[in-house]
Amino acid sequence: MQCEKISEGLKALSDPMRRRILAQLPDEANCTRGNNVSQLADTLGAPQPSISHHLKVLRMAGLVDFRKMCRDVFYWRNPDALHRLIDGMGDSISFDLREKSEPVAKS
Amino acid sequence: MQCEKISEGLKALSDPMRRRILAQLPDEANCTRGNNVSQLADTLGAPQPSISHHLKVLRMAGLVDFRKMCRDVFYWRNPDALHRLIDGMGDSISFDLREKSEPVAKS
DNA sequence: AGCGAGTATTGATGTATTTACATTTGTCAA
DNA sequence: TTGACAAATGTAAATACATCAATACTCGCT
Repeated sequence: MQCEKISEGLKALSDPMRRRILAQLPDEANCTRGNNVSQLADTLGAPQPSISHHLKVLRMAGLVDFRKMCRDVFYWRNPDALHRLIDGMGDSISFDLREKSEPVAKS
Repeated sequence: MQCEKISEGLKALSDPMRRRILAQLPDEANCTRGNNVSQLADTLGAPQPSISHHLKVLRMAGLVDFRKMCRDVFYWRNPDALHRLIDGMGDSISFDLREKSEPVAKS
């Protein structure tokens, strides 16, 4: 994974509102009523253009996918992209971020 | 882990130069000649004040530790903090970032 | 065509961040 | 004490970002 894409992804994730958005999104397409952008804005208590903007950032970073249905647009997370981002970041700093940290063993 | 600390850590990691710095640092204190800040700046081809600044950002984010010895200052990574950051981020978006993504199974 | 709901984009504003350079502080050696 | 080295800090210019308000776009309906 190229350096610039990693930076883009991490920067996208560094914003609290964008993480709140991701927390609300499903891991797969779920184009049911109440999952569209306006509902998301309402749930998060933020203006719709703001949410739309953040979604664009997440989209450009490849962390979410979306589908337009009739008038609504539905977003969901891209789990593979999230995993690849973590792997790419680990690689870029030569560090295994997936490795579970052992609780300190008292000998 | 609190939201703000996660944002700070991710923002710190989102800079390519800071990741290059982290890639050069050991996981434990290694206060031997050639590991000080000036050497780091030389290795990375960047001015010393710039590296010093980036180290400060990493330090404030808790991602590196350091020790001053004589004239030199030696830095190393904080593996626990890196792991906690990933866990905290996963929690904040309700997603298990540690889970290995399965290769697509052809049935 | 005209309207309204749902999204996206634009422009303006204020705030952060990056980078480079100059300066300062602290430490050692002669 | 003087000089040289190591690191951090301060500053200024350029760039990037979040936020908000207003506007434009798209689609389905009548």
